[in-house]
Amino acid sequence: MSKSIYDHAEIEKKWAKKWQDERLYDVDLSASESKYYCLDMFPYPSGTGLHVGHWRGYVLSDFYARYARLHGKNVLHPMGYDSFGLPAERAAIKYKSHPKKFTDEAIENYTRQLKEVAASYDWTKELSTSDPKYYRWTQWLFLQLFKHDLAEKRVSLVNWCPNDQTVLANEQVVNGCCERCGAAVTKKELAQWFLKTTEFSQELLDGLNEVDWPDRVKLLQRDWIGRSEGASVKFTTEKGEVEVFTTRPDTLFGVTALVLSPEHPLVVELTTSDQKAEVEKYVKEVQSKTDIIRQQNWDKEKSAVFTGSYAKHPLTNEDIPVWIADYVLMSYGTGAVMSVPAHDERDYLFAKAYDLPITQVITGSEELPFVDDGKLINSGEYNDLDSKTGAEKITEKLKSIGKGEKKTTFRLRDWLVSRQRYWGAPIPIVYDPDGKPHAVKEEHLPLLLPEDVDFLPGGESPVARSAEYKERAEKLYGKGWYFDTDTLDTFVDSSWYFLRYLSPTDDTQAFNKELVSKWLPVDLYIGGIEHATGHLMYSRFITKFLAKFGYISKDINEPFKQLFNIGAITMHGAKMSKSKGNVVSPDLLIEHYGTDALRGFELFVGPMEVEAEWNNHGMNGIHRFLIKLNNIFLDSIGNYGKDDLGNEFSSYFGKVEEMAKNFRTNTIIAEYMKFLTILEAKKPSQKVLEDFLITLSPVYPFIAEELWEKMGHAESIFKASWPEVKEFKQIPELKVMVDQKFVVFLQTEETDEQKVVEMAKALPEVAKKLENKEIIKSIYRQGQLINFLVKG
RNA sequence: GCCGGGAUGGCGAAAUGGUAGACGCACUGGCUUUAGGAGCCAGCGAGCGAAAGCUCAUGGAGGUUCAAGUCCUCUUCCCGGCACCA
Repeated sequence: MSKSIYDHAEIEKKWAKKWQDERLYDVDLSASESKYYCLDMFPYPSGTGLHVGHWRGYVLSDFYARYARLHGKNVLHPMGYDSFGLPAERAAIKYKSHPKKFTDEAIENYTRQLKEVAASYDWTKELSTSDPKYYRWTQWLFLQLFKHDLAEKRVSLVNWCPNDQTVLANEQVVNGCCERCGAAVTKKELAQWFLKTTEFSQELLDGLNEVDWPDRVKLLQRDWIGRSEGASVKFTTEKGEVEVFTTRPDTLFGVTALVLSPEHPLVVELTTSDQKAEVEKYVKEVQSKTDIIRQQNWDKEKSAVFTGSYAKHPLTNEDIPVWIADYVLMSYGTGAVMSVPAHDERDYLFAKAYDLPITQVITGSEELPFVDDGKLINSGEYNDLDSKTGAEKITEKLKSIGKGEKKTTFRLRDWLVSRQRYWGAPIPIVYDPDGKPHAVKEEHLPLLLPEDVDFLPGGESPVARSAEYKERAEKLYGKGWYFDTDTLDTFVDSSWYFLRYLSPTDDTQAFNKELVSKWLPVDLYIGGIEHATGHLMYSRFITKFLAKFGYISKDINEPFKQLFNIGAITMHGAKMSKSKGNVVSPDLLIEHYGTDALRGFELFVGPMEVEAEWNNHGMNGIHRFLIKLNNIFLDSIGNYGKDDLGNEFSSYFGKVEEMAKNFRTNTIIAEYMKFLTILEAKKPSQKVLEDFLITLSPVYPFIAEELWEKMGHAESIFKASWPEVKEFKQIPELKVMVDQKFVVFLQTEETDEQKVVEMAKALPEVAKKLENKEIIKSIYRQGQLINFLVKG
């Protein structure tokens, strides 16, 4: 045996350099025949660097990039940095440095570590969102939204983190707390920029039907969009009409109160002088409550106050008392509801607490509130109709008298993008001396971040403290003009980066429409589940906006065709993070076992969509495999056998293809091992060894390339073609069972039941089992099994 | 509360309704005069047995089927999402 040591360090050093010198993975975007756009969710370049958890997704996407290349695809596999954001600003405060300096260092370090993954990235496409050459176009994008009236400044109650001193989007509030720092979120009234995502609610919902995404993500987005169908109903008061939205117009005759949100615009007018003091006190109280307190005891009791006014029921003309209560949200529907205590749990609790009448209008179960769909009662001419028909008829009636109509409401909110932070793209808006917002002129883009600032948080953007910024605005636009001092939510930066990868250095346009037509949608997008409702929703919104107004082809309905959510790697049961101190660095593992082994183990540690607990020892199994692989190939080279292993290879190959389709890389790794064990016992031909090597090269690029070269190839294995394997005709193997227990295999091409049964009975193992027994029944499944049921 | 998903050896896990535990880790024994988180060979779900083999076993209880980890009903526990959405 001419065994030679598997020296991973030497092999990997050699090929890393060669691949880089030959620019093996650079892609020609103009040649878009059978394109394949394989994208990682780009990382925030944190100062702490990469750990084995980050690797998992990068190795998986690289598997598919290489796999696609070997299948003859023209692959774009880019990488870049989502480099604006709070951590760099925090670090700058802590170390009295500048976020840019901090970010640049982190990017440099990140790039070095990413290169160790040996992913086949085309580094000529690299971008960073904090680079003025990039954020110039983020600002441009904002201005296009502004131009089409989809960006709007509004005064509204916003989520406010008292610790970070900034506004938070709904998605950044978790259980009433700041997602980032955990402080209890309060409400604050501020003038803020919103992007009108709600204009696209229906399109965002419909688009989910055409993407190949995990069901749970589609479900999350559907819930988030929250479409509900019902009717709007108008109640008349002395101070004007109050419109409500209901999903149950069939219960209209059960209304015993009208309840407004404390923030409803008509509250002040509807409040009678008798009730004024009480109402004002209540409104004040509600405003001071944090979301957590509001949520904590919603099922225990409902607080509410009577306004003193009444409204006319649109059908019965009865007087309905108007109340205000904080269980009615201003931000959903119309900010007012018709209270039907007999058929809604919250209305029921409210009516109980304040002793309001409860009128049952639908037959149903015995306990209040009745939520079943029964027949209408106490509803005048609509009695005896079933719930659904009743709803339709009542809605029609309302429409005919101008008191309502069919209506669909969405839960989705507009996207709040103003942040009172420094390290983000400045909002490219300039105000005239009257405070009216204007777009910053294109020739003034990028609107650069001012340098003369400190980063201490203080409830306003640090940018507001820049003297230079004030001077700049006046210099460019005239006396009294001033820039918006907030920066954009970093989700704006990441909502379009997949377009920029196609022309990252083009300083004449944000993206190249022609290339976008060729390369979008992204064929495979890989990243964590945490972006299910944030980034993925925003990117879809921006894509739909750009398509609608012709910035990109109208045929592009969705940015990401296929999505795969990679499960996190855990250590001691928790996701890896430096603050928890459970981070495993790849460095030592690479030193001991090599990059190939680490790549293999990342894909082997468990099903890719599920979280996996890290275990350094597991690397041993992969390492042994690579040593054995190396030995078997080195023994065979120059000494090839004649066995093509047609049967075995075809079976192996079929499984690998099937598993690759379904992201089952853990079982692919197992198939490699099993096939190697088969090879070990044979004298394999050069052909089967080469085919095998190609099939494992997406996981183990270094050793595959090295052995490929040793087999005499002058050109890289990544320029080879994926094997074409014809279905090997196998003689069917029937399982023969006696009394439900497996006995032996029967190989035969015979399909006639009687003949097969006779053959099976004649097998010595079977005959032994059947001795002295009576066959009651035999079950035959062609190509599968024979089962003899016996007695005695 | 509502909506999803899950529960298989000591561990990570495999199983188009058809031999449960593939593949790997750990462990045990042996080999290699072996710096090693290195390598090689063998064993390894539980119980009974010298062995052949038999019995039990996929959270729990029922059911459908010749046959159930897989399908159905109920149930327990765990994880994720939403959380007064009218």
